Amino acid sequence: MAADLLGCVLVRRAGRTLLAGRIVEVEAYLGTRDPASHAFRGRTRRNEVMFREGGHLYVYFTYGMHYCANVVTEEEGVGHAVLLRALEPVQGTVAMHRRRSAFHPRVEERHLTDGPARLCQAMDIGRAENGADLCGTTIFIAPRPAEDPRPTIGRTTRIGISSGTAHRWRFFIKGNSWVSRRPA
DNA sequence: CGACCGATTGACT
DNA sequence: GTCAATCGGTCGG
Repeated sequence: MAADLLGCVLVRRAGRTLLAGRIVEVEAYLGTRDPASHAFRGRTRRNEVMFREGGHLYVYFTYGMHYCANVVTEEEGVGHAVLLRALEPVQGTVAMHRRRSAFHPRVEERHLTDGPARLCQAMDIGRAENGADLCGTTIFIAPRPAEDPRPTIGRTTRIGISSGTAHRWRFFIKGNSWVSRRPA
């Protein structure tokens, strides 16, 4: 399930720099039975990756300027994915800050990776990463480090959607300061 | 083809 | 708290 990703570490190899962040906030989007999901109306060119076998990265472009990244989770043809909403920087924070600064002046440290589009900027995830194989070596997800405590998980409705608002499919690590914000 | 709008963000009152 | 930015996807005519 989506909450199982909490505490895992997203690793990104960009050239010589290694970027990594602990996943602290996610949302589940459940395909054709979820009106908030891009997959609700079936498979199209845009959402095609969502319907692939689990283990692929679905990256979409929105609001004319932002990218957001999802982990595809089910078997071929299903269309479920988990949106990565916030990371806690673990490795490569200087490079993350540099990438964020290239887009906006005066990036505060606390806003490095605390949002779905912000983390894509920081982790250098864009159109080229749509469909990436997470079993590869350039972007992948490592299990929760053994020395990390099992996270205490909070749960709310999802953020920024106008349908499917009743479902509490947003999950986050309670007390973690990198969680993006509270739902409306 | 035109209109509408979005799984967001940063700037500003 | 409010609001504009900015453009591809989707849908109606």
